[in-house]
Amino acid sequence: MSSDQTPEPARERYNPAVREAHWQQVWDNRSTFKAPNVDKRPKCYVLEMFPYPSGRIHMGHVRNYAMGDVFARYKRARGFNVLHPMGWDAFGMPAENAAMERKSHPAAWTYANIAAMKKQLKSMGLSLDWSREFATCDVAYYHQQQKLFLAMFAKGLAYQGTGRVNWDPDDQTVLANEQVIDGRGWRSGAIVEQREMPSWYFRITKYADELLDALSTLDRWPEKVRLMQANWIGRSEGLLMRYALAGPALPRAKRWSELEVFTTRADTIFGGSFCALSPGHRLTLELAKKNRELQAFVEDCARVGTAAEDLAKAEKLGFDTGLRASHPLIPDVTIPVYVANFVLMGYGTGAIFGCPAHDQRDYEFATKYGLPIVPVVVPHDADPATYALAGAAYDGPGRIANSGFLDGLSIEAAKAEVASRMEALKKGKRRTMYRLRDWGVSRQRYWGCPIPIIHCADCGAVAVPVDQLPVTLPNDVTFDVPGNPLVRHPTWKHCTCPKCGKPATRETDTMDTFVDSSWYFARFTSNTSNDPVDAKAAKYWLPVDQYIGGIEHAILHLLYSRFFMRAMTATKLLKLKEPFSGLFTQGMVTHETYKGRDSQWLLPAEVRVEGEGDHRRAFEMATGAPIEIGPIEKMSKSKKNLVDPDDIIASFGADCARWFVLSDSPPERDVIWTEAGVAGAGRFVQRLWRLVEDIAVKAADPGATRPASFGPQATALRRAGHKTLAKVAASIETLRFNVAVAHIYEFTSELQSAVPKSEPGMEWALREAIELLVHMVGPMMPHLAEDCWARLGYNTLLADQPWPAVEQALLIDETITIAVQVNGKRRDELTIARDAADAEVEAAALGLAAVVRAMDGKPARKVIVVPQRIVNVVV
RNA sequence: GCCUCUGUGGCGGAACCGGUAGACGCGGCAGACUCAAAAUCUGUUGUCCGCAAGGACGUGCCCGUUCGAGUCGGGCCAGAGGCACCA
Repeated sequence: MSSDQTPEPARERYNPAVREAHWQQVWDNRSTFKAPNVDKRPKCYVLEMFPYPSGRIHMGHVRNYAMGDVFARYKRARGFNVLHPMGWDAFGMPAENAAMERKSHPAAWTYANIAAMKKQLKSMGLSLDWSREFATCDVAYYHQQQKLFLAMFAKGLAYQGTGRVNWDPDDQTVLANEQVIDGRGWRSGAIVEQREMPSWYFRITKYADELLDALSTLDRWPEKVRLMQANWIGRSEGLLMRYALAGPALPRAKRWSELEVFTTRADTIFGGSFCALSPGHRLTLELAKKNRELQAFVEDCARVGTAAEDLAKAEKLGFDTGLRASHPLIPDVTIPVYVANFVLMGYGTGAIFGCPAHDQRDYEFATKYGLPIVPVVVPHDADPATYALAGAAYDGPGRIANSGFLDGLSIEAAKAEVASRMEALKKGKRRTMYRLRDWGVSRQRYWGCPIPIIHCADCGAVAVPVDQLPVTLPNDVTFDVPGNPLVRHPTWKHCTCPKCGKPATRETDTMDTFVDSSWYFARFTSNTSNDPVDAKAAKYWLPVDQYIGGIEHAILHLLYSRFFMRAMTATKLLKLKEPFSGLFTQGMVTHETYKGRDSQWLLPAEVRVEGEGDHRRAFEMATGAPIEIGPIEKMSKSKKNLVDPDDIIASFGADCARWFVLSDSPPERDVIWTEAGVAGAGRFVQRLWRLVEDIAVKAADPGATRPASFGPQATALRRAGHKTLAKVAASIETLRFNVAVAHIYEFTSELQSAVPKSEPGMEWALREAIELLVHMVGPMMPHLAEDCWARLGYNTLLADQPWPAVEQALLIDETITIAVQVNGKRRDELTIARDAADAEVEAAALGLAAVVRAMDGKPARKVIVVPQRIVNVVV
């Protein structure tokens, strides 16, 4: 600052509260972000996972939508026709819970929440095409979903089957797996039962191979998510084979004469010392009819909950059926047949052969019941004659031993040999098994999409004719008693069979809400179509180019959506395999926690923090009482470590909130919300605004003629500007927003220090620089950027301006500074012409005083010159 | 148990293909402005030795490859996440 400057008048601070509302109105009025379905520009579909309308947005939403918005605005500036829609994942249990607790109707509760959250989202200044908005509970949406269901039903992709479900006996309903916590219903706390009951399924297993194999084509997905999906699908190659059964207890019917088991370790059959049936196996149930003890054992097994930890710790228990099994390849040997609690009904055939030496579970079981443990795979470095197990099963590599004709073979060769022989004998066949199960979509709930099926005593499950769709939810329902209101509604379920006209009943199950979210992104392309999707619009917009959301959906939602696109392709509704060509999973927003008296959690807004570092102390504002500062955790209602986006937007502005959540951490990692960080972002808002005002006075007019030449400082500013522009663009393209922010900060400082400088071309360079800066900030702080744009003398919208072009020549410096090392240690640096010859660089490097000193009089043995990078002198 | 990821100043984090480690932000320290404060601006800030010039050390630990390693390879340690009686 020059000392002769007269004191500046107090400046007006930038007022986000007023300005942000203004620009939101302007964008709205001009339909700036409306995306046409027919357009010459290349398309870009940017989507964030749509929210559940809980009533209020949280900081996780702010972070998610801020990221998507930066990308969408940037792509728009880059000349793309950008589709950036928003909607509501609106069916689900919370609305019914609210109905039970406060006697409101789920629809009223949901739509009120949507209105409130929409207002909040609007205050964020997102570049959304609101004309495409819908909620999945809109009749118009679930009408189309019912058509989809029927198309899948007709193709055999939706079917009714029986299967085990999680049944909450208090709430009288099925729960999703994720709603069962430690074996108890998350709401009622009742111990969840496993029940066999009719349920609707989607045949996702039909696509198991395809869903697995296509993962390799998703090169813009995080590796982590692809791995999780691959594990979930869980393909394993093995052998189905049949043991002959014998024994006095064996039922007479021919179907019980053989036991089919599945194994991935056919090489170890000679080590098999028992067979085991699942408690749910049909043979077990058949045997239990005549065996009370077995009956009791089966019941005991069923009582052990589904909680994963319980299972892992549970003791291996078995019940000897008295039957004997013999393997067709092993003459004269029979092994006992047990029912064992660790054999799953849902995988393979529900029966196994146990090889204790090479499977830890079997090892524990055999130890408990005194069964033989014979090693048949010997590690390569061990002697087969003396090899013994070290107190646990061995599942590593080795050679086959103690196995007759398999001895000496490798594991792989032995597997192949056994498979071939079993196939030749017609006693076995190679088979690929999957962990993936068909998707059970029935929910005994009111607030969901009704399954459009009519049950007729004569005709069975009959599709509701398309002209009778939609099957709408009745409004006059009660929630005063547990259970499904659709079942007890006096009239709703009663109807006539569309086939025979006799009295029939409607299906009262509704669909899992994950069905709703499996195709909503396709509906956004044509949200008023009379078909689920308009084929042309879907073809133009899909797949989603960039999808952004939380890692918690890595499997369920993302796998279901991949299945749905294949199902919709099979039913000729569209033609697409993969819904999301680019996926990004962002981290959570965290905050430290505060615990007051009586271990009550306190909101950050109720707490005052003093001091720094280790001396930080927190006090409850209302009482002044000291409070314990707890660990940093994901913002959650239970820990009350929540910061309300409304409060932040009201006091700092949406731009500040967006800037902060983008700036502090890499987007895939968790970001810690700190008051200091937000204040820092707020300072930058004001600083940028002051800078624009300063430069607006001093810089050249908009559109001024470019000077013929620039002084060195003006050139340096121009170089910095264009380099930053290139780096910011590259960072946004790769969603590295924190890096983009850092480059912008750095350039802002350079620009700020250039303002007082006076030089040929500086006024023009200043205008160019500030405009570049405003463009770069635009996607992140769109309101402030519009104001800056206007302040710089434009009456257009920045949102309509193209992204500035990088002047390539400015990215290349004439002189560069490179490091000079002696024996790999940096000793000095060298500033030299960019195109200097290696010999010239070497000579200059060897002449540096620090280099001479470090060489200590010794001759250079070797000098490595990496052009424009580094010089390393080896002595 | 299996699979995956992550480890860099006081803190969040940068670092293209192996080439000046610590950009940028937060915090700290010093200064300017002010009667004072706020706001703002400037400088400084990895550790150790040194008045300084300068030097030594430094990206979880150990080993290796290389003229050169935060980056590549091998072996550990720690933390986070996913799956979990899946035969």
